[in-house]
Amino acid sequence: MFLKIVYRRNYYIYTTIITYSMEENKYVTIYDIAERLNLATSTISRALKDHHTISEKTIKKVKKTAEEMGFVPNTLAAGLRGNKTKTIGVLIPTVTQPFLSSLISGIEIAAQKSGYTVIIMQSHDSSEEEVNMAKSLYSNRVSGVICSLAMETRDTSHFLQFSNNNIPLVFVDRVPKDFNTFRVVIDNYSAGYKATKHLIDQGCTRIAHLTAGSEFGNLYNERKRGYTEALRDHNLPVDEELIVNLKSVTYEAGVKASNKLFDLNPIPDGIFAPGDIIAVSAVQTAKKRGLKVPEDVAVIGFNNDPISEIIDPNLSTITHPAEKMGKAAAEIIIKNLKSAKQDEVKEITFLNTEVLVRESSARK
Amino acid sequence: MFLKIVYRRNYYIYTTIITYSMEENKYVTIYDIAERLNLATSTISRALKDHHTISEKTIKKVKKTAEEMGFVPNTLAAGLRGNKTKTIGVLIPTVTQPFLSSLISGIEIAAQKSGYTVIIMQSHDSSEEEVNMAKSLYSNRVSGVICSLAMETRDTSHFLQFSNNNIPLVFVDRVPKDFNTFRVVIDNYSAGYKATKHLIDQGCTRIAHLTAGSEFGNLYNERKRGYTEALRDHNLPVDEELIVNLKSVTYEAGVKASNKLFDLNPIPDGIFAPGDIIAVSAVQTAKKRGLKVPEDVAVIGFNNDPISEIIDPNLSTITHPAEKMGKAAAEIIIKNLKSAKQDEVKEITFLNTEVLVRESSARK
DNA sequence: TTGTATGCGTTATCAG
DNA sequence: CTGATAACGCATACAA
Repeated sequence: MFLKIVYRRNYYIYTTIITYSMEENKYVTIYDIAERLNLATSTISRALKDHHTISEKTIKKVKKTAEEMGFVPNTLAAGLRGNKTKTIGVLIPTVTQPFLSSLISGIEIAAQKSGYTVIIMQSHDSSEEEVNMAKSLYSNRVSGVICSLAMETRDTSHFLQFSNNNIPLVFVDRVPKDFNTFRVVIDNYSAGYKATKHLIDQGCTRIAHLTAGSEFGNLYNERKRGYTEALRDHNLPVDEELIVNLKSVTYEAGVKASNKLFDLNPIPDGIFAPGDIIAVSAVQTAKKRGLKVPEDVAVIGFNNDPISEIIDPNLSTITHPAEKMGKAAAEIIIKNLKSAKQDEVKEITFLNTEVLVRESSARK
Repeated sequence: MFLKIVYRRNYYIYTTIITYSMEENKYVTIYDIAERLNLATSTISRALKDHHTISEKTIKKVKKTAEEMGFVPNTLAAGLRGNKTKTIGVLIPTVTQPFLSSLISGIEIAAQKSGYTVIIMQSHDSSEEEVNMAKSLYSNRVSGVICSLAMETRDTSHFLQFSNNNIPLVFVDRVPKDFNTFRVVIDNYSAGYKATKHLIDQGCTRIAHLTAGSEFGNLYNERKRGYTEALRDHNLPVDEELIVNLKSVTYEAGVKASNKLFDLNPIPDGIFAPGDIIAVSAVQTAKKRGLKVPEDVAVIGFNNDPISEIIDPNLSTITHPAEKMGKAAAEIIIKNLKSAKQDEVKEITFLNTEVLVRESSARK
């Protein structure tokens, strides 16, 4: 047993060397390693990061000891000190929607590759919660934020705290109308156009459209615009009674709207739904009423959710590159974190969609 | 313009009062508030927390100014200082599985009620990732951890860092065999028994069982044990050729296993699948082979996933109180964080399951 | 009721 | 190549 001197903060303590014990109910710090190796904390810190000014030998020794002692860096301290956390905050309506879980998956893949941690928060489509979680992300000093807006959100001023502080902010899919920041979206207009055109190509002439959302979110409006343009381009009338607005994007709302359509005379011979759950509700309502899909009514959905392959008949749909969008969003953040100043012109990334033809719309 | 003295750390700075500007590209701290109000930082800190030693008037003034200046507490600093972060780490295989997204939902509800933040990490059923993310959670100094093990995980020593440091750890659903900590589970044995008995009650006498998982995870084994016990109790033989082991819980694996069963002569007249995706694959495989469900073969799944209501015929299943389990898990953590020392006897919380009879098994 | 001083664990800067 | 020291923002023991 011998004595050694350990420097810690601005005073010295004399202490005896003890064997490190696994029982120790305490976090191991770089002080502990420094003490053990008779080195300065700064040396430890640098060695652990493979700093070039530290000798190979020391690096090896420090790493070995750190491992032995069960050292795990305190990201709070590092974050506080360096004012950066290598954390990406993700603020989305819910994780239960297949599109959004795929989005997360993509974000995580890109984040992990660059050593970033992802923290996910759900707004449950409530503006109030969204405001709180945005504050919480800010409070946690995330390096960047990826967000898909809550359905009810109109005022987006709670995102100013990020842009005002140079924290990269990327909106995905449900993006605000007028916020000068990055956005990753699909071309909803052309997707709506493609879906409608596909039904027209199948011989449908009386095509209904279920739509949703407030005037604020332009996502559904864009799909609707694609729908009406496609009709016009093919000399089909735009019949207001064939356009039904849903209050929410749920199965129940879809059933209600479908019944409304099937009560018409004549019924529509094609339905373009802006989501697979809605499309599924339309298919099942049709079947329940003795209508044949696609013979009596062809149906196409949106998103390519897992259920689209389960339902009988299999659902035609529009593929949405969710995972790619997630990757793209994360990469924008990481890239902009590296370059000191952010791009003045905020880029908009458009990703491709495709018509995926399955049984529910294959009439020929 | 007049001068004031601001105390900061152990030196004093003379500064002029300037109007707070929204353009300021900087985080607002309690120092800034202190400076503005000519108060000590400690007073600000306490006022923001409604400390009883601070006067009503000061509290009001401080809060108002904080609001005006756009102050958001730095959780990193608070966490570092207080050695607690009010954060619950959730480590699960994936967020895309309906059971797990419901679990998250429950965790979030309970966490939010007590002012906790939830951080979610996905192991993607890989042990290696699980080890890394566990370290990352530890590194982030989470207050507690909720985990559902990756399918491949056998060695659970990476969770010792939590239990050794008095960080409450709750395993949910996929729990390890021999780790002395909290666990929230359903009674898989009795659920398996109930499911099998239900098929027997429908008149099935040749009941097959699809099972999965390694010997390590006892979840599927327990369901299987319930299955065999139910058969025995009703004087039905346990036929090894009717028990098929899946490599993974995927649709494809389910199709393969189902085909194996339908190649038998005679085919089974009932199938108990340990998950709805597997059950769906069995139903669809049966239909594809011209078999009628439930007349030729009755099927019951597990979990009550959304697809169980989409497929035709609707799937009978076992309800799994996922959200409740999440809430329970989060509450255990919060409770144990409050009481200084953790319960010596780690509690096991069992939650109820029920047979949900739908078309796929209703023969009478 | 408010103020002073210091540490939490890390890293960057400067000095050997 | 290594060491000493300050600072990040907050909370708390102690002082007044």
